[in-house]
Amino acid sequence: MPELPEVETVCRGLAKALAGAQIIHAAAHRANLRTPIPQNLGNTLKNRRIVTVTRRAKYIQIELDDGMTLLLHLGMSGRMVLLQHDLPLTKHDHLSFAFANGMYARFNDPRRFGSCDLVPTAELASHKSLADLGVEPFDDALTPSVFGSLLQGRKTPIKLALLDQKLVVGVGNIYACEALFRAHIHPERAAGSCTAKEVKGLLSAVRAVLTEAIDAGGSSLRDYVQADGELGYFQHHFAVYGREGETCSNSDKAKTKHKKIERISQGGRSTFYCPTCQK
DNA sequence: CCTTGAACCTGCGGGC
DNA sequence: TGCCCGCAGGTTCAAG
Repeated sequence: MPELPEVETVCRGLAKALAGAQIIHAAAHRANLRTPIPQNLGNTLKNRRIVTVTRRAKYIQIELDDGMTLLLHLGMSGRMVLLQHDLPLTKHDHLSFAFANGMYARFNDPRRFGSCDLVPTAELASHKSLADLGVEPFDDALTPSVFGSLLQGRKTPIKLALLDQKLVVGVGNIYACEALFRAHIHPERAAGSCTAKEVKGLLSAVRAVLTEAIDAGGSSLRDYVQADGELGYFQHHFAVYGREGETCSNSDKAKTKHKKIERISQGGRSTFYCPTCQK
């Protein structure tokens, strides 16, 4: 499920609730997620304090006070749940934590596409999962010119280029669709065919849709524990995603007849777009 | 090197 | 009601 905005919101919620907190109990309740869960997880985490909680791409990095970092990925269906009471484990709770400040946390992931690893903090950047990641979308180094050079010469569809975490990280299927809609770019266009003006507009659109989603999540984080304890999931309005057959929101002000939003498959994933707006 | 497709796994909703 | 199908917000690996 989660793309960059959801992961960012989870990180902020965890940081707010758990920065400085001491882990008094941690346990894994199965041997594997997408990758094996470290066998010594419970013993390694016991009595450690959380120093920082940060995000890299769609990964959550929980830095501990002994030079180790707990690296989590939520996959498609992963959630972090914060509790103020030690409730019984529920189905698909794979990791559980108890903290000295009275909080409890659960990593819940029905499909188990998520992952969990313990990494020396000094070696984080070279970890297998992080080493080949591209640039953060909000990194100042990612200028329109740099973005253009990443896309240049690629004949892969621009939608798939946006999903490629080796180029720019954090964008997933929803926000790729939304950004292309906003930039008026057809998802099947060859990545390298975008003009400098289109590249600039697309970068702005990517940043805008991510920012708005983060803000929507942040606004639900007034308290770090929501009613259901879930972090990072919030209602958000999508212009095209999941709206196959609906009338595009731009059709009101359009002079000519507007086609309906279409769904196609690219790289095995659904793409939603407006054939009238996106060229 | 690049691109494509399948694989990993569970749950849900729609059609019959 | 039950069954079967397709679909789901991610990543990785093999094959062309």
